[in-house]
Amino acid sequence: MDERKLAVLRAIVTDYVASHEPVGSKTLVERHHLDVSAATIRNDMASLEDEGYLTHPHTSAGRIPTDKGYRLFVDRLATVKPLSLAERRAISSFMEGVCDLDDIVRRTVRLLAQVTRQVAIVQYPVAASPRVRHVELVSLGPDRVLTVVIRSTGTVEQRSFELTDHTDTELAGLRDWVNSLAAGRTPADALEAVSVALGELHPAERLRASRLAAVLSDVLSVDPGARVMVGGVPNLTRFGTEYETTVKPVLEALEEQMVLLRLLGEAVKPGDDEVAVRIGGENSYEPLQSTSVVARGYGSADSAWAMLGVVGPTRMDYPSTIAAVRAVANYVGRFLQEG
Amino acid sequence: MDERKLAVLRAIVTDYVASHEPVGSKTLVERHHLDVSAATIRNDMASLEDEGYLTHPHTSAGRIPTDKGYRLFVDRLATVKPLSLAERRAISSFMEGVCDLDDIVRRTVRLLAQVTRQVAIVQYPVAASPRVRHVELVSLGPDRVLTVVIRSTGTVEQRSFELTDHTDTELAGLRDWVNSLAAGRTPADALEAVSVALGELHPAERLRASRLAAVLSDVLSVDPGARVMVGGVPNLTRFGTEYETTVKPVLEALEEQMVLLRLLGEAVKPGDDEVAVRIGGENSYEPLQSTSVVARGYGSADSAWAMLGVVGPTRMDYPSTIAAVRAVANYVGRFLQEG
DNA sequence: AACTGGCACTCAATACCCGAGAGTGCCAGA
DNA sequence: TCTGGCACTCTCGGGTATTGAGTGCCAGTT
Repeated sequence: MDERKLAVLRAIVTDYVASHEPVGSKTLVERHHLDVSAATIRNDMASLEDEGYLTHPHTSAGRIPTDKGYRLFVDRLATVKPLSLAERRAISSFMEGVCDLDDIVRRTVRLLAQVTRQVAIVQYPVAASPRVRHVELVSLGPDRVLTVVIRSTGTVEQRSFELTDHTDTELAGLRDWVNSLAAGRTPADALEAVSVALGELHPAERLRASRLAAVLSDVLSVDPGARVMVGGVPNLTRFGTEYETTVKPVLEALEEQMVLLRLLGEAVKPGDDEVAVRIGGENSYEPLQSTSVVARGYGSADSAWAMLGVVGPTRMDYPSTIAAVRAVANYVGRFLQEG
Repeated sequence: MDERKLAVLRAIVTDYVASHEPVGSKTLVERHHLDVSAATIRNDMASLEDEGYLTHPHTSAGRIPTDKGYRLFVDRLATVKPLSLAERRAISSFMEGVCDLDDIVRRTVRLLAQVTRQVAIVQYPVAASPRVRHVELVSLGPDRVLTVVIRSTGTVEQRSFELTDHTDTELAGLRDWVNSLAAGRTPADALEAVSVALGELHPAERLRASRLAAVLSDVLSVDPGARVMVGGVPNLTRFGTEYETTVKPVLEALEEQMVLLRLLGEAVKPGDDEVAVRIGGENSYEPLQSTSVVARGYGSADSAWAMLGVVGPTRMDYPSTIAAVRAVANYVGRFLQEG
């Protein structure tokens, strides 16, 4: 591909992203000091359009990039835009005084939304090989017991169940029994061990213990990473002019955790440390055909790993967004590893 | 106040809510079978406008209700609109297979958003007199300890802190020590007891125990009820025409938990079992001057109590919304009490 | 005193036209 | 291969006319 044609494409993308208006040959030669005439640029534009990188909304309007054009831009033309000092400072001071996991995710999503000025999505970190650390049983009344399961990753899950007329000593016995079986094991192993041990119990005890086993299997089968937090929704108001194509579909997608997880998941591959970009129609989720997703994994393979990213109109500032997503993912990842 | 004038106001409110267009005298007499002429209605309208219940956007446009008009409508004119069978069914089957508190709140917010077709807000239930039930300490590594605080209400809070070179026996000792002081007490009492006991400890132990005490005070000072869940945001897309006055401010408010809590809190008084309605300017939060909040408390004074509600444009269907909020609050309240 | 029909008036919304301007495609010539 | 020139297209903005829903007021009727 011609060197100058690439330069033209780059110029069109940057101009269009900045102005939201179709860009014509004349203004292009003026703004960027391309040392050729407008007519030459017109030829290049026509050729770029033939190849599918550009369109124009109507005859005698400037050109706008297609999804394919953005793709080429992102893959080969985008130069890294370093973050501003203020942004770097915001990122590195964002975790001061953080307390629990919820708080970490909340701050991350806020930070990401702030520096990208887009809608941010952060998946809760999920352990690479989560293990059961401890199971605690607490009496909530004469007939009700609260089960608290603590994972090696620090995530805590709770559920209550009925256990008529239990005593404190029975509860303590149950707790020791279940911990000796489950603690230190992976969820699958723990459930296996419990179900085996259940068979060896005295029938009188078995019935009551099986209640606990059922709850445990219930709790451990939900994937704690299958949750996301969303932030920066008000940033959508910047795109009021693209109500139907951007604001509405994004709001709808945000309501469905599953959609978001799939959206991130099909963009970023586990273990890959690069920022993934999905442009317009590359997203499988129908309503988001005119929005882009910029996402990355964060954390490390050995402790906890998850995804984060932003979603916005295809016409977004990819270099800045990519830089911001990378920086935030890096920072949070490092923060998680240090504890 | 004249009987007919009230009827006119009622007719205008219902028509305007349905059509979103200023309603004129002629169409009004046609649609509602008021047995007087349009001129008479015009007189009534002019008088209602003098008294501040109506405005018109410009001369020679129909009338629209003012905040004061809506207020009168809600207080004296609205007839209860019974829920449809489908709605009743949706409400009573919504909790099937529910597991934990998070799930209850999530389902409630979803349900509320669905039946009102507005943005729904549900506060996490908070105990009337919460007590500390149990404190659990779990080693996360040689230098790190996870504190899990379980409240009598079943809410669980976690936080980790550093405790260099601890042993399992030390942890067990600390756990017994803190539980003997805190368990069964209110947060304030528990913290008081711990700080007193701290002074009586051997100086060598005191330093390490004080780390735990600090974490405990940190955890217990956050109010677990100070959290809300939001849903039905896509319903905002119905109000695309009121972008600046409705969509944008609501999106911004939703981002701030504190704003939402204050919004609900100043509408509904604890213990009151009626649906509270805040119309337009009655809300203290500036940007929401042209939206209304319909809220109610749910739960019971003796177990757990919190607020839920919806926010939408002042031009909303108050009778339906009020009925829906009441029904959902009733149902969830009953559900919580039964366990 | 309350209601009605009639009439003049207002004003947003719609449609329409026209000119300006930005942009294109193409072609002949450097 | 690039350039200048030229005819053509189409949007956008402004101005004007028209429409029509709706009001306010008044004189007349019940």
